[in-house]
Amino acid sequence: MDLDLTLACGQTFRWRTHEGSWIGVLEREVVRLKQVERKLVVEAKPGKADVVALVRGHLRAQDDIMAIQRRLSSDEILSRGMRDLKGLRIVKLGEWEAIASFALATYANIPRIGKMIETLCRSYGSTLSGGFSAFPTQRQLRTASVKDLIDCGLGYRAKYLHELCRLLDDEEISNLKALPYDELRERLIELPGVGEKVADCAALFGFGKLEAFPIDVWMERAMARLYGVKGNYMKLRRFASERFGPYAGYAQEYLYHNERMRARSGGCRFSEQ
DNA sequence: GCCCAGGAGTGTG
DNA sequence: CACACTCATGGG
Repeated sequence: MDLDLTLACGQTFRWRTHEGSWIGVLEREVVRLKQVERKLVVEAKPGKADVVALVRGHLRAQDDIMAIQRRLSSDEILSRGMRDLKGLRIVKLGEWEAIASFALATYANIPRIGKMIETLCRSYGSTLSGGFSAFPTQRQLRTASVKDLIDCGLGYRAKYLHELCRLLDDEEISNLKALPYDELRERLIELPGVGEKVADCAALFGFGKLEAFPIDVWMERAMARLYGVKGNYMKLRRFASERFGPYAGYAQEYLYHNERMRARSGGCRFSEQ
């Protein structure tokens, strides 16, 4: 497992590097993670919470990653694309945090998404030790007006979050957690500010549905370039489902990061000429 | 200054 | 169904 690869790349927006380790918040715990050789060192303030269990859950330690990678390696193209990404893991976020975060993630780049979310956490989330903040609950966000949320830098996304935190109480989230992927997806898409792509991100990163296959502009490029597949969301999703099966979500992460890395290194070479 | 970003909603042909 | 347009803004 590679922490840098896993935490720095757009499935989660709250982790920050500091002096060679990663600091973030899981539920209401401030956690520091550091990779030492093949071990993962977890630091947190002593307390009641089982922080190691939180970390294991967040990094999906229960996944049989070898079996998943073996299954996906049967695809020649993907096998090559994931060669340098073996340490990448899909993370498990809180359901509400995932829905809210990816509803804010539309038409914005990753640094900006992180900034929006950080501002929200500091403004409306519970204060934790060391000046960190928890992700705000729906109840906490209900105290914010649309203008308040605009002032957090959300732009046109403010009205969506304003509605979402009222629509999704804990009971509704609990109901959603009980649904299989297809039904969950349909229900999520009914929410304001949640289309196909945001629904798939929430399903994959928030509800742990590994068969979900979110498609953004990077994934469109990757699938056109590597597989020659173009078309609407439904067509691309069907292709992925048939090709990658129950682990399409992992395939998506490998393709997504591969495409972004390629764009970055390509840009460097170009500017050197 | 310019381009684009882990899109969605709405209206039109 | 397929497009076209708008939304609001900051990072690179």
